[in-house]
Amino acid sequence: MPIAIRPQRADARRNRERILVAAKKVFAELGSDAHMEVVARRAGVGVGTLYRHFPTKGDLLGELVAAQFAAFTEQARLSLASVDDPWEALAGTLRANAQLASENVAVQNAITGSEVNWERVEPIRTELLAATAELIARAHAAGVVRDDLEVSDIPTVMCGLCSTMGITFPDGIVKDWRRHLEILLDGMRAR
Amino acid sequence: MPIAIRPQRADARRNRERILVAAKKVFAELGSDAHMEVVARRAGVGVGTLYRHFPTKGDLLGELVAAQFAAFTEQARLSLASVDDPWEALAGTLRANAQLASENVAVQNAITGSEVNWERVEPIRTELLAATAELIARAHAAGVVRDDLEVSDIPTVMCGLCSTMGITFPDGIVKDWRRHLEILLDGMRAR
Amino acid sequence: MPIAIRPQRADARRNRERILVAAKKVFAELGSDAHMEVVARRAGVGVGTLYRHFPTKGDLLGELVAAQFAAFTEQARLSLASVDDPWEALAGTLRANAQLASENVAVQNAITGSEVNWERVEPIRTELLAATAELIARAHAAGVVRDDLEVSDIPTVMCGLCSTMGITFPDGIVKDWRRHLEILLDGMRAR
Amino acid sequence: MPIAIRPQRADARRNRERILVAAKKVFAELGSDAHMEVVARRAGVGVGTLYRHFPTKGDLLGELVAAQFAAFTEQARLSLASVDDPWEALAGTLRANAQLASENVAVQNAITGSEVNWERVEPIRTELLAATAELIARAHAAGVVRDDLEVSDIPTVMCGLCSTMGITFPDGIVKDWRRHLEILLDGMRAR
DNA sequence: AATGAATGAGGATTCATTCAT
DNA sequence: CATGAATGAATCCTCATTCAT
Repeated sequence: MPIAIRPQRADARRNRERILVAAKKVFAELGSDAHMEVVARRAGVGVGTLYRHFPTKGDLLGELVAAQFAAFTEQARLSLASVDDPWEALAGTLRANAQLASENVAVQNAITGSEVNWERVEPIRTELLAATAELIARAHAAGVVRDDLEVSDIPTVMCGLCSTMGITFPDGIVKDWRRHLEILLDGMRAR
Repeated sequence: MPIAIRPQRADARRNRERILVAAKKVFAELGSDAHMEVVARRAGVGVGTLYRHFPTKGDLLGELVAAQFAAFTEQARLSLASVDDPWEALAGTLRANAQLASENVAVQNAITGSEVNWERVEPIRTELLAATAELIARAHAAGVVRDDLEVSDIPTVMCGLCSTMGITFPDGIVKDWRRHLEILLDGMRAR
Repeated sequence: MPIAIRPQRADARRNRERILVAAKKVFAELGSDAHMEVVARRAGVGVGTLYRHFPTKGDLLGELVAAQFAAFTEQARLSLASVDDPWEALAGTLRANAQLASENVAVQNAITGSEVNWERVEPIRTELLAATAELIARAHAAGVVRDDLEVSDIPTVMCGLCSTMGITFPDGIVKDWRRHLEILLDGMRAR
Repeated sequence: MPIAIRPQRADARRNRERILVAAKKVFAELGSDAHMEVVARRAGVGVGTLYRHFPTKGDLLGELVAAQFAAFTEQARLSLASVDDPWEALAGTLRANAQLASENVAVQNAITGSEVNWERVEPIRTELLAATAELIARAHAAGVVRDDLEVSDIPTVMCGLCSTMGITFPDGIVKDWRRHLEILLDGMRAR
């Protein structure tokens, strides 16, 4: 009787949401090596519940990364659909996504770490790559980007960009990722 | 005859060297969360010996980072001394240092981690910054780099570059840091 | 129905009790430098459980000491409430508490060691001192103790007494703490 | 050729002396769990040298305890030889020895610990007991001590006294061992 | 389904003691 | 003989994950 199951499902789904929100915050504050127990407490649930939804820390991290990638994808599609200028579509996407990433640095850093369970991320990553490929294809067609630019360069440079967002060097200077991105964009543009 | 002053130290110094070499390899293979015991075993010494030379894992990591920074600095100075063209001096330094970094990815990754004891690194980092500042100053004077380029941009973009060197995305594609660097260089250059 | 509030806690509380009992025994047998792992094994729990209940070895030791002090306090209050003769109230308390201590020598020894976390002990120690102060005050009022006797002398001499309980000199002679105590009592009494 | 051996012996004996002096200080400052390396450094020798003289930490501790016991014995014999009044001979010895002990608390505390190698101490301890027995015998003969006082009570009460010398209770009050001793003496005296 | 207590395999570090120089 | 570098068993504690309630 699927109908009877639903009411419980609602509760469970709410918990899942709360966990995800809490995890985002906790990992943002403490890095991806924050304890699962802290995440659970912040979400207002027991560890057991957390583990029911995400059997592994890697799974939780993967979910967070997947959500991030989904947002990136959405942004890319939005640009594809609404921005005519091929360069602006590409640059605009990267600027917007960098902004998204900067609001969620820990997740980005987790990507570098080896804890993430990529299985869950894979499908959405494929979609993101597809959308990116389209952006790049249009840009190449219009001749607005350097000839040797490849689709795979985008995740690479964005990954590099994001990885510096969370760093505070000993001198306490917070690095300005916006200029870093502008340098990258200028470097990708056709001369 | 200063050599006569430290006769027994020869052995100790050799061990120190062996530990450093082993640590470089081990961290390269297993990441900066490799066990100290593994490092010791690889160096052919007991943990106690390792701890005699580096009282803390952070100290060992710091030493490795410091060595890397020293190599960077040396390269920068070499360029300053031997390369007249301001752009080539800068670009050449970054290319050479990226190459160095790529040969020792783990150390770069450790930098992002919070385990490194920066105390030991600080002085050499200051020197590196000074040499970099000189390179940037010359480039600005010659008008070969973008107007808004700052000294602190160099560690930032290089850090971003290096952070992608160790990543293997699920698709197994190894990212080409050389193109990544060329993009950055083009982005830094004056239009 | 407050009992209904903590249904699962029963198990945890039982474990806590078992740990405390085991710790008492283990420290009695091996001294306060016995391993935490041994305590855990003896209690029939994992180390993790032990650490959940007592985050630090010092905390566990502190708990044991606090329990002992609580028993001392109870005894002192009992004497205050039920024994009219000021000297008998004091002497009786010390005899009873020495007996308690002799049954739990290891805890006494731990007091001398520097491992104990006193935070937890402090409040109960204050209560014990208060009760002792009352015993001393009554004794002074009745003129049954030496004029220069101070409240702080009691913990001092009792501490000295207890510290000899655990000693077995090489000749294997177990010292008779009862005579030791009688000597102390005679020494405290007014001539 | 024993003569040739001597000069080296002198050096060795000097080292031995320096180690003993250093150990006394170090253990007094840091307790009997101070590191052997610290003792060696303080003595101005290498650990190897230290271990040549005292194959074990317990041996070093034992030597220190033996020296202390020797001093106690000397004092007791001095009193036996020069003080006619049986009570004063006993009490004076205990006062003088308590003073000696208070100047070297750590050694006293070590006695309680299980680290001391008693082998070396045994002979001198026997002598101390003999001298003490003589003091007690005279006192009993003169009827100046309680009837039930035994020789073995002396080490016991002195041990208890000494064990409180090093304690600083959380309230920071340093206990006055002199009153503690007077209480003990009054308690031992015949009424 | 939720809870949080229990688990235990590590992991960094210490320190008495040995041994090559 | 002196030295101090090397050793490694021992120790406290952590934290992802499981499981009884």
